[in-house]
Amino acid sequence: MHFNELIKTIKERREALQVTQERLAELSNVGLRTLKQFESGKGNPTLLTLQKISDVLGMEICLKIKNITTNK
Amino acid sequence: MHFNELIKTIKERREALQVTQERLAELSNVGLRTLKQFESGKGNPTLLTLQKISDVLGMEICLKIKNITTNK
DNA sequence: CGTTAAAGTGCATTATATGGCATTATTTAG
DNA sequence: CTAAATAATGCCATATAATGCACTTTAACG
Repeated sequence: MHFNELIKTIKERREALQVTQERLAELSNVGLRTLKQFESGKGNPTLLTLQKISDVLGMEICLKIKNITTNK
Repeated sequence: MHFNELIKTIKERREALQVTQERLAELSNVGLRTLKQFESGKGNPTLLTLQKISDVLGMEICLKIKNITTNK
């Protein structure tokens, strides 16, 4: 997943759960400013920050082998 | 995946590919010091840094829904 | 043992993420 | 359109990630 996809995933998930940025910031203990920056694609969050956010949204970060034989 | 698992995954992958930290640092354009710090569990890398490293190792970062019904 | 390669660490500097606050823009209701 | 809620931004101080360099540690090998 590229940067933008990650952002999109987080944002969509947040909206699906009907949580505002403000609320998510509180729940995850991430500054509102930081969260906003991230969601608007202007940040380069720390792994810890991303994890805190993902966590609250019921998601987790993982690493997977890229599919080399990218058939399209 | 927790922090330590991520680190472990990266490290194992690197070793499986028989690449030294030094070489990986060059290939990924991440400072050697940064890579070392990360692998020895002392850092809190930036998403970009993690991505650069993962990329060279043929891996990608992804977000997935946590399994709530964690049957054990 | 000494040698060598790879990994880990201390220190200092620079770049940048974090986060608060105020302000502006955008979206959503009424 | 107006008002209220939510999101985006600029400014700015502080914390810390990124990085280089030198040095130490560890592991493998003769």
